[in-house]
Amino acid sequence: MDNKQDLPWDNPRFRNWVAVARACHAVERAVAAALAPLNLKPAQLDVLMNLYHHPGMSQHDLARKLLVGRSNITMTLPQLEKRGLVRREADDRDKRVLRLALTIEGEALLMRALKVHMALIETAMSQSSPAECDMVGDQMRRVAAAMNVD
Amino acid sequence: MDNKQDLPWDNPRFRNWVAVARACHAVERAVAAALAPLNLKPAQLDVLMNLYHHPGMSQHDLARKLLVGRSNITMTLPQLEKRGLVRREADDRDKRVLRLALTIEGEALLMRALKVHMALIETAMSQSSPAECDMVGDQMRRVAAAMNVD
DNA sequence: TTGAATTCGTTCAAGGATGAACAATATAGT
DNA sequence: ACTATATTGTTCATCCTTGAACGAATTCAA
Repeated sequence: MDNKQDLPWDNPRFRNWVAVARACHAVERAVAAALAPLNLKPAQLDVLMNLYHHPGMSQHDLARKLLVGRSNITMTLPQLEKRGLVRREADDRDKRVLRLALTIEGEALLMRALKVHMALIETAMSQSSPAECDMVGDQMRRVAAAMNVD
Repeated sequence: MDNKQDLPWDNPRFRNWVAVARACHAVERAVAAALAPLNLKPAQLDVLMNLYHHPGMSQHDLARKLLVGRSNITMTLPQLEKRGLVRREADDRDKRVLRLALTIEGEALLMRALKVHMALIETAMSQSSPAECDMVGDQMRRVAAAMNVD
C-alpha cells in the first residue's frame, strides 16, 4: 500500500487545487493589507457586503452565508455596531432574532472599501480573458455546491 | 462620485473572484474536518507537504512558501517536532539556520493525510473536465504571480 | 580588521476564530 | 394546554496567527 505511484502531486486535480488555495491565500493577504488604512479586516468587509445585499438578515443567516460559526458573528458585529456601521434591531415576530442592516456610514465605508478591493481583484485577474474568468467562476460555484454550500 | 453604476457586483472579475474565495473557504473547512481524526490541521499538513518536497528547507524558506510570517513557523514546528513528525538540525555553514526534514513517522502520517485530502479534492473538482481543471490551475498560478508570489 | 547593515529564528502581547454549553424563545406533538 | 424538541444569540476557554522587538550570526564596505 501507499506506493508512490498515485501521489497527489501526480494528480492534476490536486495540483490545480493547490494553485487555487495558494492564489486565494495570497490575495486574502493583499486585501488585508490594502484594507488596513480603512481600519477594516477582510472578514468585516464580507459582513458589510452581505448586509448590503440582504438587509434584514438574521445573524444566523449571515453566519451561514459567510461559512462561519454563529459565535463568530456575535464577536464581530458589536465592533461594527460601535463604529456606527451596522444596526441591530429586534424582530417583533420572533424575539430571538436580530435583524441586521447597514447604516448610512456603513454603506459609505463599504463603497470606499469596495473600490480598494475591486482594484486589487482587477490586477489579480487582469491577465485572464473574460471567457476564462467566467469559466473559473462557474467552476468554483460548482465546487462550492459540491461542498454543500448554498 | 460613488454612483452605483460601477458596483463591483456588476464586474465579472469581481463576481468570479468572490466565487473563488467562497469555494476556497468551503474546501478549507471541509479539509479541516476530514483531517481532525488524524489530529492534523490544514496548516500542519501544508508544512508536511512542503518538507516532503523540499527536505533541508530553512524555516525562512518554509515561511515564504506558505505565505506566512516566520513567527508562525516558530510556533508551529515544535508541535510537529514533539510528535516526532519533523526533524530540525542546525546547519554547519550558517549557525543561524535550522534545516528541516520529515521523519519516517512524519512521512507516514503525511501519506495517510494526503489520501484523505486528495479524496476531498477529487469530489470537489470532479465535476470539471480535465481541460477546465487545468485552465483553472493556470489562471490561479497567474494570479499568484501577479501577487508577487514565487 | 572593524563597524554597519542584513538575515535567521525566537519571544511576546494582542486579536481572531472555533465549538461546546447555556438561557431565552418558538414550534410541534399529543 | 403542556411537554418535548429545535432554534437564536451569547459566553467562555482554547488554539492560531500576526507583527514588532530582540539576540545571535553573517555579510558587506571601507
